[in-house]
Amino acid sequence: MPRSGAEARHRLQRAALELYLERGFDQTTAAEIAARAGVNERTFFRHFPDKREVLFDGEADLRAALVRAVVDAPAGRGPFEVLLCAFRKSARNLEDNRPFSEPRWKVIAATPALRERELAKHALLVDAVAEALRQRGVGDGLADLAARTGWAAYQHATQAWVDDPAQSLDAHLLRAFEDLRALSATAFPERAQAES
Amino acid sequence: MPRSGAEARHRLQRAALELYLERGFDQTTAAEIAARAGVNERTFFRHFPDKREVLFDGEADLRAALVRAVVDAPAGRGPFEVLLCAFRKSARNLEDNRPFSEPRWKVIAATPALRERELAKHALLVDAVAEALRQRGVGDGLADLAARTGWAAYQHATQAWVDDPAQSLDAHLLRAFEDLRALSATAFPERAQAES
DNA sequence: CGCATAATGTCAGTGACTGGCACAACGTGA
DNA sequence: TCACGTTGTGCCAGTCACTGACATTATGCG
Repeated sequence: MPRSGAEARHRLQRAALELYLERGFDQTTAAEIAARAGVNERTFFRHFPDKREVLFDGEADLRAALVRAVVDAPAGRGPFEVLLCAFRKSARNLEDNRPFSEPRWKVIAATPALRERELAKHALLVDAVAEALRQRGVGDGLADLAARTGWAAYQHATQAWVDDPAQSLDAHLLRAFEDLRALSATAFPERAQAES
Repeated sequence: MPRSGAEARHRLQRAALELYLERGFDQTTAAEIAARAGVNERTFFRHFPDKREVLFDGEADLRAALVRAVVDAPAGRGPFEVLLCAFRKSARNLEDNRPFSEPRWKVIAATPALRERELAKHALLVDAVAEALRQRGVGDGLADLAARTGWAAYQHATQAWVDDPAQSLDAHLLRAFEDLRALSATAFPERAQAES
């Protein structure tokens, strides 16, 4: 019954997350996921290229949203201001959907193979953000540098938030960019010519 | 002939790199690698946990070297100055060993699965660098932030170097940290409170 | 030379993933 | 209403990464 296609896909995602939580990623077979979703194992691999990808379906949307946030950010601001703007917007969605996406984080954090895949997705994200910055007129080299370092600060903030949920993610984010500015203020590459 | 163990290991690494270059990573089976190395397929998986890991054997040494460079950096300098110092030292080794490690880069760049693994190794590296900074007395939060963003700048520099080998990696590195400082100088989180 | 030990060979098995082919459930137009 | 192309699916065989268990061989040592 090829009713909708999207239905089976969604059932597979739910089933996979459930099983990854119950038995762990490595102890879950694709056949088990398919069985719980009520479809054939082959159907699973028709919807997702592999066992990991089933947890990263929303990644493209997140990337698109972030790119849009960067492009739509108010004009006349520096790259970091633009990124902070976009990240804060993204962080708001993150905080709102926390109860929904927290089990997903748990599974990913507990599974090396899934963390690898997550890092790969983040690399795509950084590239997309850099491209968005270029679209705003930021120079080639600066766009890449800003995207990479800005994302690093964002990742630091989210990690700090997980470790200390007492403060809001937004607060952690602001502090991260403040701290980054303070750190950079003390770096003088010229003087470092006389290295150790 | 279990002669040395390390010999077979080295032959496996050479054979793997050769085959990955000739046929591509996905078109190379573990059995083929083992055959070219003159050992059994099972022996391959005794030396390396999987097909990807065979290319990342030196990663632990690189990490150790970087940590040592951070710990041994001259006292009385800010985190970014320390990192720049350590990265420049690491970059020198990178430039010297370029002809040897370039084929490895080619294979990794051409294979998504290998890039994923590389990103995972980099994450370990960042954690180790952050720990080294903490050992120098840098505060918990700042150490992580500095390690992440500093590494991001380093990665940007290496990429810029690959795209433009006319300038030295060292020059790219210095420019990256200069640019990062300039970028940060224009970021004022307080004003960003009034977001888009 | 006998013996413990470490490295390897051999074999069977699980599970991720793929290609090919047949079949069923739609939508569409005649 | 019926042929028909499209799409999603089931089924099957096959490759290959990786693993556990056990037998075998080389190596160093007394």
